[in-house]
Amino acid sequence: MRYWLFKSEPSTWSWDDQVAKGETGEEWDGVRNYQARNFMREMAVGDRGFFYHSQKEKAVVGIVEVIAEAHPDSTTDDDRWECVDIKAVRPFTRPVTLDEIKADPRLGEMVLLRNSRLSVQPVNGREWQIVCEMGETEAG
DNA sequence: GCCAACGTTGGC
DNA sequence: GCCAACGTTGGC
Repeated sequence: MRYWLFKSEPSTWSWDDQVAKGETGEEWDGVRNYQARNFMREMAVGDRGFFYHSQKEKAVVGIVEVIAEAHPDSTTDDDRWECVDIKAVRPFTRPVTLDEIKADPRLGEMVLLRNSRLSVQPVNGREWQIVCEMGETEAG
């Protein structure tokens, strides 16, 4: 199983919106960036991801699960763009802020810090574990 | 609200 | 195929 991070501006699509979709989940549409799309093509059903609120909040707020592999993005006719479907698994007990991530030297290589504009990105197993601990959330 | 970083587009 | 111009994102 691999780990990922999905970035969203809460005013557009928030954790609460994601939770409201329940087990049905929702497609992660609107991505118009090749790197982000390529990562979604690599995803498998059952992979887990962090849900990150960008802009004002700047914090990881919960865990999601990939429930459908990459398929055409229904919001465009342009067949270059694909997306996966994800569902909310559980919220963090405590959101983990960007500042906290920056402050932890063990997380210095996170793509979140290295490439701040990338909206879909991989997270390695160690980073996953550490951030889950910081959020006081079981990593499973 | 500004600006740096980055990705994309289009002219050559 | 290069590169300048432009648009967008996201942190500050």
